[in-house]
Amino acid sequence: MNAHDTTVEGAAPRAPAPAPAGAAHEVLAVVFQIRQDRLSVLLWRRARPPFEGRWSLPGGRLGADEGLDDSIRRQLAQKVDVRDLTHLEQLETRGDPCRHPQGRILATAYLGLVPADIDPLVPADTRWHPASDLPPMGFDHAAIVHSGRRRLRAKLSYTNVGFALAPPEFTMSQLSRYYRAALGHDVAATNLRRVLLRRGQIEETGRFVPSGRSGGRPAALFRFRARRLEITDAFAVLRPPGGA
Amino acid sequence: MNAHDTTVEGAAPRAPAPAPAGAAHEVLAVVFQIRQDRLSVLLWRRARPPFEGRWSLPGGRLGADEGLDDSIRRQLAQKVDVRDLTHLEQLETRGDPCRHPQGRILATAYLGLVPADIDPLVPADTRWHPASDLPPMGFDHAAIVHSGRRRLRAKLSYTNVGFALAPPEFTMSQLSRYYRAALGHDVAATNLRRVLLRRGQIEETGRFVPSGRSGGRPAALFRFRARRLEITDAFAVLRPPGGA
DNA sequence: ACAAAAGTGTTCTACCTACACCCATGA
DNA sequence: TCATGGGTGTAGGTAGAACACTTTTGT
Repeated sequence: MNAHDTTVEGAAPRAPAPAPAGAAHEVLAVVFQIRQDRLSVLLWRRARPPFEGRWSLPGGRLGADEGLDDSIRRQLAQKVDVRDLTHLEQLETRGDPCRHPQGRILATAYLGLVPADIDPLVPADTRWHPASDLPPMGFDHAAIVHSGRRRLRAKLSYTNVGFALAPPEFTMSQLSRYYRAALGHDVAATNLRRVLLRRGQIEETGRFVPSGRSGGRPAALFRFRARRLEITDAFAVLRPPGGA
Repeated sequence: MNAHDTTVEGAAPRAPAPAPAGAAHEVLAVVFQIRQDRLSVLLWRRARPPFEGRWSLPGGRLGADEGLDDSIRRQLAQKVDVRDLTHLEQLETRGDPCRHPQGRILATAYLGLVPADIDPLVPADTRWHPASDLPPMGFDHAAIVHSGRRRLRAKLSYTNVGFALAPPEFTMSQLSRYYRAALGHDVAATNLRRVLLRRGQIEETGRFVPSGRSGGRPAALFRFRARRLEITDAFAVLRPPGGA
């Protein structure tokens, strides 16, 4: 404890007594993946009250001697193969005393991303839901999903987070579909290619994908140059078409 | 608790036992103010171990039935007059089990801003320090100050946070000095004026400040149009001079 | 009149969007 | 050879940095 606490709290008669042993703490994750061209979140269906039958974010209690990052990684390893999480970052902590009907539980939420090419085995009571069409959710979890969505959208325009959504190699039209799903508006593959190349986010692999039965020129395969988050443009990009 | 927890943790023998009553939790604040053209943080000098004699962020234990925002506001009211906090937002939560030598204490940090025109009465063991020249600090607090600095810098370019640093009315040369202090590089008053006007962040009050003894044209007084955070440009601005 | 500080006008450049056009392939 | 999808070239727009120039004051 800070040595000042006693001084200060002694001088403030309205300071509430701290809970002697502290508050319960849980970690939650908004795990996104692009599935069938839609941004999807991994949710659990609650089998028991409170909020029985509603959906909630995966996560659980923080271990007694566990770091926050370690904890969410551990808990997700039971839902999603840990090697498949290409990105994980802290989102926000919620501490409203009323957020949980069974007493005071603080929650630290994370944003996790899974690349589009894999399909983690998840338990039966767990499902991917489109982020734009959430089922009825318990607690404040729907609001947390929205925070995650906003964060992802913002970071797509000034960082290389795309690497975490895309498979190791991809064509530009695939990538533009991922961006469309995450951003919620059309992204022209033509310009996306130039923007990401100029910023040094992606590079050509030299390989190509043969055209399908309907013909067409073979598509070049690209990859992201870095596999961890980098801020490539402290500034702007990718506004919705029509300047809206 | 989430109904899934028992299921999942039962299936994971390596899950650490949660602390029965939860972990201790504190709230901290990085409070910035521009003083004499330097970005400064409010710090406490620790009178007792651990980290005796080093400096730390103001804050303290979370009350048993207190929200996180409420808690930091309450605790700051004992350091800084609460009406003077023009902006407050959550920064990050740190939960490394080793961050506190006296046991596991989670900390949720906030970023708070005080406008340049006021001078809150702070206790004797509390001082403003230049953010670019921090004294020896305890715990992980120096790292938290850096997070706050990064956040402030970023938000200055795509939101109207300036309102929280500036007094209610200001001249453009004053404002450009605030921006310079916060961003760490020169900001031309001429262009700043146009950028902020175009974005609708500021407006003229119609009043003027008479020139000083050394002459010069009287300066127009401006104000921010909004007094709470708004994202005025999802994209870019204010890169350092020379394109660096 | 001259220095000082504020404000305006103008140019230059970077970056992005949109769109027309060209290229490589399958049937 | 034509439909299909990928890739290139280019024109137009927007925004901001830099800087010269004008305006308004004090001495």
